Amino acid sequence: MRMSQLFVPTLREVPAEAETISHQYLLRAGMIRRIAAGIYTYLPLAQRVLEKIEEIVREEMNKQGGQELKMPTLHPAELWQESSRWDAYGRELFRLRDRHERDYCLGPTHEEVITDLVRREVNSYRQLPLLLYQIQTKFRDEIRPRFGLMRGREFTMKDLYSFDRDQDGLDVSYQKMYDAYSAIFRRCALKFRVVEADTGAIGGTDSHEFIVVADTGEDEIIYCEACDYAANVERAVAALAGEEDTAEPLKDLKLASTPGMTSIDDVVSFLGTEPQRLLKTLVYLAIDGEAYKPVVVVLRGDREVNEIKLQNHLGCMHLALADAQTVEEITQAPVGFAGPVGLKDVRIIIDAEVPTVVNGICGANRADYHWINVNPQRDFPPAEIMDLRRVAAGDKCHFCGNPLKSDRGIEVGHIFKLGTKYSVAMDATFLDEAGRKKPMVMGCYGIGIPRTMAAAIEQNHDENGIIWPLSIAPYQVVIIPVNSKNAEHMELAEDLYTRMNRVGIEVVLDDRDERAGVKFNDADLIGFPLRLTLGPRSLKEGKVEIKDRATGKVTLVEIGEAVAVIKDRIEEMGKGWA
RNA sequence: CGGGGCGUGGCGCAGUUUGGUAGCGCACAUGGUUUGGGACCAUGGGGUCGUAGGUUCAAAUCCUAUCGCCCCGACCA
Repeated sequence: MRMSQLFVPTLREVPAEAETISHQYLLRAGMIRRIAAGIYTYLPLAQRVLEKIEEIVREEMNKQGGQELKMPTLHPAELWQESSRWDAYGRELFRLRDRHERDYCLGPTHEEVITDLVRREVNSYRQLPLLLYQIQTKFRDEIRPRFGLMRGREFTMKDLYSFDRDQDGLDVSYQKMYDAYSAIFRRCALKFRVVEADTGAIGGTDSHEFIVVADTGEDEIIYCEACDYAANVERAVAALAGEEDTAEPLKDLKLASTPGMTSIDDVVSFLGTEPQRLLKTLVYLAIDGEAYKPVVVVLRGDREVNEIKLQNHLGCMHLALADAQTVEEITQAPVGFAGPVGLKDVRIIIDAEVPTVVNGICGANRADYHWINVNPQRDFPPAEIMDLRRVAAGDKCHFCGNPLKSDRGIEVGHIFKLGTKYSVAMDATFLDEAGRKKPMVMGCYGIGIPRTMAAAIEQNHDENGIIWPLSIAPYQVVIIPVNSKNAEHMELAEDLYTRMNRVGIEVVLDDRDERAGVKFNDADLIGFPLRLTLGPRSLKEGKVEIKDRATGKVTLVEIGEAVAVIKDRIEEMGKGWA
């Protein structure tokens, strides 16, 4: 491809709309343009990168026995009503109506459609397992589209759905996808971690997320370097602390005056104690549509509530901290003085760590007073106990006791064991050897393609631009003749360009009549892995320069050997990933 | 939806406080000089100041409404 013909409108300045690196560089390198919030046009360079990622995905899916198909984007409402997700999916679902007033939605995911297909066409255990996938545009009316391609409302996703006869079969399919995903992200040269994850709205039992490590990521992951434990913070568990304190004798419950001390910090400094002695007491509202119920939650003063865990436990659709008025109704005291001692007629859930607190402190449900020497078993009834806390770096690993670490990252892939949720709801069954009718056991496995591209940029860039890993670079090489007015140099460049094309190297010839600086800067911004420079300096000696974008290393080679050297370099760079 | 910010040539911004008839840099076009890390000179084209209504002799500027975009929180690949 000739740079003079390539449609890459690069930008010198950073567009005001972009905050994150990937967003800025995608815009500046002329790869994407926004048409509305979370909706983008992919220009030729981006299209090439996406195709490369898709091809890697396709190869790995096929290798595991996946078969590609294509499904409709427009889904009839009935299908979604059948799985009861027409209501459950909420406002994220793009809904529309046809001229006959029939309801449809734009598919945000395709469990319903694929399950409908498979239930019609598959009847026997002999036809299982079945692994079907699609690489298609999906639509989600995100609450807040963000960070360019990271969270769009229209985006390409690879989704594979597995159908098995039983749980063991599902385990096999799941492992295949786990392996395939690891291979895919390795081939894309991304640094990633696989973590246990919450299943969210999709439902199901086990699930793992593939997280590309990046400071700008929306997800926080917790992991242990001593053992293999790794989980999204939404789900992460840690060992209980506080057991070493238990030697202390129980003291008598006492009321203490704490005027105006409404926060943990206030109480800690006022009473000269430590936050882990406090019993933080919060009132939540479990919301289901119009209905809502208050729930009191207790945990140690130095801990935070993991609302996802709480919500999963309660089984409600939404969760919110109660307003001041509700808090007063329940505790008979202003906000800041709540405690579990003496609370009645309300559901109380305590974190698993709370029972380890000895002679603790909590609000007295009375303005300006706290209880001291509170002992959970003695002073308030044994409520529901569950793991409620949000794990943080430094907490001890539940499995091996080592301190946990945390990282931020971007969720590029997510695999789920769905079980029979959809097959039961939609009656997708088969007959086993004994002629018994059974629901299929399903799994689903997604990869966000544009997000993977964006994540690759977050992880591979410098102050000059993108540094594409070879495997997903839009082109492998750019040839830059320093002086486009020099006919001899241009001829040489043309010759190298032709020969590279002939041996299958993906190459761009920067034949524009621009100054060298402009070409170099565009080359760095776009991020071609290799740059071949033709200029008087080296040509005097019959040589050309080959510069590696990632390392900045420059090597001089004889003109006649340039193509062979580039070819070798590409092969070398490709090794280790394939 | 709650909180914060922003809409002025293609891009980045100034002008808004204190109304007076739109400006700078980059980009673009033409000519010339340049040519190894975003050149220089000259000339030129391009803006209903997000939209609608109002106040006023006069509105980018003041008032009202509305739309869009970005950032922080609840959702997810």
